[in-house]
Amino acid sequence: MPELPEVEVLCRHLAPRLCGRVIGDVVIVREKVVRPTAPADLRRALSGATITGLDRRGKYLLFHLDRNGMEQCLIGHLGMTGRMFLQSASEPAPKHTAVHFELGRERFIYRDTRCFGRFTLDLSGLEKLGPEPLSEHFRPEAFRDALRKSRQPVKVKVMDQSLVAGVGNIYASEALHRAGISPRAVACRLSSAACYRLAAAIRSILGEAIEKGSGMSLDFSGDGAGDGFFYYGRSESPGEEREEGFRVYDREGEPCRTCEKPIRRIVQAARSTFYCPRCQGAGE
DNA sequence: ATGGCTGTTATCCG
DNA sequence: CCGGATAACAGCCA
Repeated sequence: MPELPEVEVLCRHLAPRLCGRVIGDVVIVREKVVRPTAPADLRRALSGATITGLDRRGKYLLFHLDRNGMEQCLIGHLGMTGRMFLQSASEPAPKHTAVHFELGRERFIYRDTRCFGRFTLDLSGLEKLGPEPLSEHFRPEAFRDALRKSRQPVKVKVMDQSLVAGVGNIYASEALHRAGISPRAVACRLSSAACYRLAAAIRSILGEAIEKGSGMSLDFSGDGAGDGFFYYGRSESPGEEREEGFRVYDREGEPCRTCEKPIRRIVQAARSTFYCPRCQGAGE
């Protein structure tokens, strides 16, 4: 569930369940997710610590800890297939659990089938992050100036975490569609107006996704393809209206919801991009 | 069933 | 510095 909205919804879900609780035994199953922190160090830092708060920054989850007055921060990143959730301590940890720890009669699970994620005391990942798109720190003028410096396709720049934090492959396509900008447009050649439209579209797309995700009952432990897209996930009330879903992402060949033209798929920086050839400009 | 795809990012090249 | 390619990995799908 990796992009900003998913992490935000997860953060809101976990915060009231974790805050104030004391961490018991810590088990690190997949050591590579703890890199570059030594697993023994992580265990030592967590065991007996109180979780005092939870935060999100970009796609990172921040766990604020207090151990005998010593404050520390643990960060988690879900990579592509990470999941974090609570279960009963009497159940065995599920397959692909990377790290788990006890919280009284519950157990916190971080599961990650591909182990692209991280669970670490190393905060260096945060330093490279650009502004939070939903905060005042995200300034359209600065965003435009950053785009002007690059000759890469704008889609690739929107996913650049140092430019704006938290936008991944799905919402990059969605935001460009909303802004009416071709994903192949060269970043430095966009007009100021286009950059501002894009900044606004990023904000609104992410904000709406959070809203949508917060309103659903979710299965945070869910597995399998498509489950990470929580707003699509199962767990909708039975029967009734189907969610509208994405405007372009994963809709190759299907009609654009605005103009009916078939959505196209291209590959940029080795990732799929989806766009409408009519709504998003004839070409570059 | 075999090969191509997948939500991320660090790193290595030219 | 910039930008492209690849690797890390397991599972799903056609």
